[in-house]
Amino acid sequence: MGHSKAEKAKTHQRIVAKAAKRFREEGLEGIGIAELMKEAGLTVGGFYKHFNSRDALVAEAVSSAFGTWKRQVDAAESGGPPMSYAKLIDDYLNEAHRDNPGTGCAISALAEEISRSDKRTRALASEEIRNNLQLIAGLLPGKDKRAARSKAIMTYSALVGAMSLARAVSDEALSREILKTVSEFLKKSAR
Amino acid sequence: MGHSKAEKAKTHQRIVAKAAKRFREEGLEGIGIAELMKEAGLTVGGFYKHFNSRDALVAEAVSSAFGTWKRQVDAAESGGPPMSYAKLIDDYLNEAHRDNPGTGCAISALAEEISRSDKRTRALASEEIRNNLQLIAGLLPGKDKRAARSKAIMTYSALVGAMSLARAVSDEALSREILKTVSEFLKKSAR
DNA sequence: ATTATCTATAGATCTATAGATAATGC
DNA sequence: ATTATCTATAGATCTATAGATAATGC
Repeated sequence: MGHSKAEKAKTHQRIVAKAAKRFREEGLEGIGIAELMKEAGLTVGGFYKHFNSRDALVAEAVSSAFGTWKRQVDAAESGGPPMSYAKLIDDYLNEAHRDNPGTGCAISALAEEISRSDKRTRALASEEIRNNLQLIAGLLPGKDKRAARSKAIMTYSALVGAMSLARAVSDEALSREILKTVSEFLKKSAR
Repeated sequence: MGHSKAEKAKTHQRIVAKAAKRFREEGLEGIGIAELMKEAGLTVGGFYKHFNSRDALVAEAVSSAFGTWKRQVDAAESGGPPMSYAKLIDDYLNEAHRDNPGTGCAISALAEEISRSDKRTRALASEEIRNNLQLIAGLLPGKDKRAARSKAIMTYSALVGAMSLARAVSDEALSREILKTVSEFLKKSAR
């Protein structure tokens, strides 16, 4: 048993990180507290010393899953060339992302469940979507800010929708066709 | 108690129709058998004379929710002018559809849960998506079939993604901006 | 006689809490 | 003394089944 305050904070983050992954994989109600705690190397009884309720964990986990994109972009840029629109598209619309929702975009993994969540969680989603729209708009050339915002909204919608469709179908060829077509279409129309 | 075979068939359809609506509203696990049966004017005990399991109902209800679009298009065309690409976009990307998932597109309401469902349900989704892509492609002008298919995939992705984003955000202005921007963008680029 | 539906409930979860145990930290 | 975690369990679901009841249909 680890009991120090520092260890408790680490444990807390471990639970949140595991939940952020598993919720994206199984849905917000696809995994219970007992199993989550077990995966974090703990037992169910300790849960409520960390969170007031299951919903409190959901909110924290969703919040933690958000910002993934921005962090990835920042990390990539700090060690190399600046992010480009084409690279952003490629990083999103690929089979690895499709097959690993647990580490990917929380919006495409959870949008429908978020839309049924409480206002607090949806406010977090609004913030995330707003941030990502600005991130995309910043990668688009030209000085017309309104045009860039429109294109960013169109791009984000197409990315999220294409990923949803590609994950929903059981036909691998159709799934790949969706990813590839939308990817090429977006990159072509950005030129 | 109604007991005839004809009434049983009607009752069966009533349960499926109610489930198709409620699953789109609450998610595939958001409503239980007892409440569904109650809404259909029945009690929980009769359920298993209609379905082998809850999953069997889910598959039937999802299947029933599919094809909504095609039926609407057929109905609209039978009593008026042929459907146009612009009208299809308007019928999809509006606030009424956003606020009433229970009677709307089953893909945008359930894509994420479907992607976690069994192969049979995902095969149904593949068929639905394939059908809808053909429906959209058929509304696009020009003789280049490959270009029409690409544009149909892009359109369908943008529609589903825009609806997901518009439903996820709590900010009404942002939600409307997403619907309007994608709607205008698609219609403009189809000319 | 068969069967569509009903009431009642068994058995399996799942969230949340109670009380014990073993560390930290004053 | 405080508290982070543990084991155990209460209470609330939810799916599925058992057996009774009241219609249909031969």
